[in-house]
This record gives sequence, structure tokens and C-alpha cells, in this order.
Amino acid sequence: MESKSSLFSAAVILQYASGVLYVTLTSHNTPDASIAWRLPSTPVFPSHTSLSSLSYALGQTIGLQDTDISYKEQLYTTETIRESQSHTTICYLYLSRGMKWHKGTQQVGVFPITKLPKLSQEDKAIVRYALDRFHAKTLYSTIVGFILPEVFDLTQLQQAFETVTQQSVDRRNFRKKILSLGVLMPHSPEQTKSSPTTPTRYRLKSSQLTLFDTPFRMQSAKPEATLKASKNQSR
Amino acid sequence: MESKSSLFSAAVILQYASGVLYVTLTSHNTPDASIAWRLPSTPVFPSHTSLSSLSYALGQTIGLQDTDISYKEQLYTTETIRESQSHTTICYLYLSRGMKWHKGTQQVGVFPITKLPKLSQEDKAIVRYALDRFHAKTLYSTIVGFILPEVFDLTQLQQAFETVTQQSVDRRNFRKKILSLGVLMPHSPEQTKSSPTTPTRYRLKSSQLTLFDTPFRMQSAKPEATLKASKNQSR
DNA sequence: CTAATAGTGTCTCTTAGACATTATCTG
DNA sequence: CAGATAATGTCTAAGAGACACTATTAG
Repeated sequence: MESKSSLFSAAVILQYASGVLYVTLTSHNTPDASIAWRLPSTPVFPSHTSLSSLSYALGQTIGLQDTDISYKEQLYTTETIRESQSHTTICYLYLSRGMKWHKGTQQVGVFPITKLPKLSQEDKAIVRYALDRFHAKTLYSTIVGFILPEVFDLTQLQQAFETVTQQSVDRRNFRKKILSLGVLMPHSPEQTKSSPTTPTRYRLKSSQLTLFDTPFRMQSAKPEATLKASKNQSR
Repeated sequence: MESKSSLFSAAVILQYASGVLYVTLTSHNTPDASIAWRLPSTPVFPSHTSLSSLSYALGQTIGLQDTDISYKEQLYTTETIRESQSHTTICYLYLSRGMKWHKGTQQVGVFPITKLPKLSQEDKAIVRYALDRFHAKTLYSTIVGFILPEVFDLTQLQQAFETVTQQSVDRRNFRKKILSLGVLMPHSPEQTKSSPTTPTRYRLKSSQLTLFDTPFRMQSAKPEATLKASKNQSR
């Protein structure tokens, strides 16, 4: 038995700068001349994978190179049925270091996640899920290091951490903890000693995502009540 | 632009009894008359979702009712390209309480996960992923309660816990911990007091998956080195 | 000289984890 | 009466989290 359906892939592309997380959206002219924003997405080309289609499409539509991306992860797959035609979308999380691009063309917008334009319910859900996942993963992996420049200081790291987890932590405790995890290496170019106002700079030891042996433990934002077991509930 | 591809869904159906986890597989006659086992899967019917197609197919092929299933969760979506035709499979984890069925017909087999027959690389990877996820989630949620009968005692719960996490824990500490989480309620039918040899029986307070505020913390089986960031790596 | 910022150590409390005995029921 | 099994508490060690000051540089 054969089954054909239309398959798409979509990406939640996150960037970060100065305490703000940004998502990239693409605009789309609606019949009534208003502007509608969407998550960047593309049909999956025949005999290509969703990821390769997505990479290609992102290059075309928003000029995003694969080298701009520091981390990718599959989120989940959603299905909707419209006019007895099923639409399947495989969703991905993309991270980019710093503000690699921010061209506010008419087609492409980079929005702070606190100031998103109107989105479809589904896109909203995907973004929310991506942020929740990112938040959760920040507590037990080096993932937050992938939205920072390659080299950063502990203050920057902490600020990114606080932005993603939405809670502030004590500086000394944070430093103690993160250093005890052994996932950072000091990056000392010609800088011999650390002095006040000249922070010590670090980089991730591994270019791959690393999981912590002892995660951060903080109350990780209520898991929005209970979900129906028959719905997509990943995590 | 329209894209058509063949879409499938597959399920890793887990059951548990007496310290053993079981997976259900379906057999499939190969050209050379040998028997090949696979994860139960189905094409996704047009204008149906992958889940409803899967439910239907599982009812047909292995006589599995939806009421036999205590928990469902989407795992991830894999894509393979064979003969420039792409195959997309949305994978799910299904849990069932106790040994709801174990008909070892020629078409259907229920195998202890330690004694799986030969499987394709892909199916093996899916099963491994499902087990890893189940393991991880056991440490921070009530998920393990969904492979047990509705009512169970703490010894059973601990045994299931140890089976899934593959390590043994001290009985007193386990009881203290699990009771402190407040996710169990005693189930006292006419049994007034607990006595030795008559264990106190419990059930989950919520019929939905509940996350722990303070997870179990044990070394959770090495995350099999580092994965390529461009590959599907969920959670 | 003032303001801003990086760096650092101690103490307390909670949680994790090791560990042995008693009471009851069954055969 | 012997064997099996459920229940229970204490102590120690590690980690989380609260908390204040000093040194330097920039303006």
C-alpha cells in the first residue's frame, strides 16, 4: 500500500544578543494586503531529506548559510488536515551564534521573542515548544554556549543563561557551578592575568553538545498543566 | 510548490512483567523464506493522521485496542532515501500495563528487550532510542507507573524502576524518595492496616504523566559519546 | 575621586546515599 | 519453628543557595 502526503519542514532559528532572544520569521503577503509572518518552512523536495531541503530553502529565502548555524535539533512532527489533505511538518530548532544576520527586509524579520508579531496557533505552539526545550536543555547541557560567540566571559554566559531560563542566579554560585562542570576552557590569547574590568574569557571545551553530570536544578517553569496523552508530547 | 512523499508511522510498544521489558514486533516473510521481524508500522492513510493510522493498523495486525495503551509519545521522525524515493517514518512510543497480550502468533511476537531477533539497523536505533528516552524519563516523571498495573506495591514499582534504569537502588531510600514526591496515593480496598507480607498498595495520583520537582539523580547511562549535530538528535 | 565591574570564600540547609533490625504471615 | 518479606530511622557527605567585600580600571 502506498501513501502520499505533503511533507514540509520548518525551523525555529534562535539568535541572542545582550539579554534578548530573537526568532527569525518570514513574511508572506496575504490576500487582504496585510502582512502575515510565519516560521521559515519549505516543502521537502522529492528524494531529499527534510533537513537538506530546509538548508537549501533557508539559503534561498533568508540568505542563511549552514556555517551560520552552530546547532540543530529535531523538535517534533506535526500534522494538520485541511480539506481532507494532510500536511505534515517536521520542525527543527536551529541556533546561531550572536546576531549573525538581522536584515529586516520586507521578507525576513528578526523578532525578540517577547515581541512576536501575530502568528498562527500552530507556529506559536512550535516556538513555545522550542523555547521550552531550549530552556530545559540549558539546565543539563552546554547548549546555551551555542548562541554565544565562540569566546565569551562568564558574565555573558550567565546573562544568556538567565535569559533562557528566565530566572536570575547568584553570580558566585553560578561561577562555582559552571566551572565545576569542567566544560569550559579558558581562552587566553596574550592576556596573561585576569584583572577587574578585564574579564577572563572562556570557550566550550567541546564543539559538540555536552551533557552535565550534575545538572543545574531550579524550578523549571511549570509544564503547563497536563497534556493529553494522545497529543504530541515530546520532551 | 507541492511535495509528495511516502509517509509511515511506527510504534515501539513496551510491556513489562516481573523484571522484564518486552517489545512487540511483527513478522514478515522475506523472499528467501526466512522470517524477518520489524517494528509494527503502517503507511499513513490520506486525510488521516499518523496516530490514527497507527491505531487502526495496530488493531488490525496485532489486535491491539487503544484501551490497552496507557501512554503514547512521539519519539522522532526518520527519513531514508531508497532509489531516490524518500521514506519518512514518524516513530512513537507506546506503553501498555502489564502483559495485556502476548500472543506469539506467527505474525506477532513479544520479545524481551534483551533477546531481540535480528532487526534492521534503523529499527534497532529506534528501539534503542525509545529505551533511552524511557530510561531518562523514569528519573523525572511517573512514566514507569504506566507499564505497571493500575494498582501496585512499592516493591513492584522499585523493580520496574530498576529494570528500566538498569541499576539497583536501596529499598529504604527509594521508598523515602518516591513517597516524598507525592505522586502516589494509597489504594486501600478493605485492607485496614499494612502488615508484613501484606504490602501497602498504591496507585498514581494522576492518570496523566506527572513530572517530579526533584528528579532522581543517578548517572544516567552515558549518552553514547557525541552525536553529529546535523543528525537527528532529540533530547 | 567616583563609578562600574570582576573576582573571590564561608556558612547553612537540604538532599543523596549508606546501612540493620523487627514484626508478621506462611508453610 | 523456620523462612520469607514489608516496614522503618539515623547518620554522613555532597551540593545548593544565601551572602559582602576588595581591587582595578575608566571617566
